[in-house]
Amino acid sequence: MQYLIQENLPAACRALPALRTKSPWTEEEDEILVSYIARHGANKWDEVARKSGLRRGGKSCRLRWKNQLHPRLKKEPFTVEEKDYIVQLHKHYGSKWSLIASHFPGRTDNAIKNICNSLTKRKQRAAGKIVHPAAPPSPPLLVPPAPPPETSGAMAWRELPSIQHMSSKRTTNNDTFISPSSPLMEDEDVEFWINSLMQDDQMPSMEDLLSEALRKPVDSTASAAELHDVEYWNSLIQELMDGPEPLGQFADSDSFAADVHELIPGEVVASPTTSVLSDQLFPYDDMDFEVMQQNSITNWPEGYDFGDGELQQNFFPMSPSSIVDVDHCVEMPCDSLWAGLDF
DNA sequence: AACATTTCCAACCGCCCACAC
DNA sequence: CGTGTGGGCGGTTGGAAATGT
Repeated sequence: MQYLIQENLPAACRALPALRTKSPWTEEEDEILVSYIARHGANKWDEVARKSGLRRGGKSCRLRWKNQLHPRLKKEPFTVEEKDYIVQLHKHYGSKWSLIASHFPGRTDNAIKNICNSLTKRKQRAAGKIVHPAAPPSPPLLVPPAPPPETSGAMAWRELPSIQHMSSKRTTNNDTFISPSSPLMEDEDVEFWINSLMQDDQMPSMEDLLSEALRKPVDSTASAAELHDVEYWNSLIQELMDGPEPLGQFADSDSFAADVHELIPGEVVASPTTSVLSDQLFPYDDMDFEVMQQNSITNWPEGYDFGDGELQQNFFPMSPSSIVDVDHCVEMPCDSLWAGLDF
């Protein structure tokens, strides 16, 4: 067999466009590679390339094994649930393909990237090729988006380190955190941000979910002000927690239930709206708290505690009156925290 | 049926980092 | 500390397959 092997060509030849042809792997090459790895293991890829007799570079061998030949690879087409979860994770992590792929055992970063790119392009075409200008990145999430039901990634994502910093939106001039209700964020940004969080799903309202869970209408006498009051929702959630039936039974949103189970001990379910709230309520992660601790900031926002060397998040009460600029170690008032949230 | 265009994804590139020496 | 090597990562590309005309 004769192949045009880029890796074996002099750099000057590789630079010639006419010679830069890709050569697909043949079955025979695959057999040689699999056989070699079975005998010698999958490491030292340059050695694999040299000693196996393959006229391929080490990198090429590694990629072929990792992306196509590894026995643990899932070859089935991506399910709708997987695709949805990929989109969620991409919104959360950005182009961290290997990180996203780690949520999908048996899937490769390359496959995830291809799927995501094609979904993105399809979405752009469907939207008439209109791309959101300067779309705000995801806010700092307390937890990654919950995996879809029946997805093996359900176990994987909990083991990942927190990288909320990567998605935290900070201004370029003063490095403060921006909440969606912050005056530093434009109204349309707030709307887009909330819509992004809500995604494209027909999510039931918190009111509906709670009502269903309680098997009774949410207090019809509640005023509009009360319906926007954290204490009101706290009392309802507390009622759920104290109720006669485990709330998980009522979940019609498994993914969100998983989110909430991370936040609240016990069998609790709430609506996606609470997810928006929780992002507002817990705009910090462990690393932020490390910085705050190192700088001797002890006046934690209400609802937070730092005990036993770990960030403790108290879900009740959940009404911080301030946010902290961890970069400058100053506490900032946050009167408008709830403004702009339409729930 | 034939050709053109679009979509998809395997394969590759170039950069980067960790580590050994 | 500088250098070389191995390997991982995200971005890009080539070409086969699918779809449209």
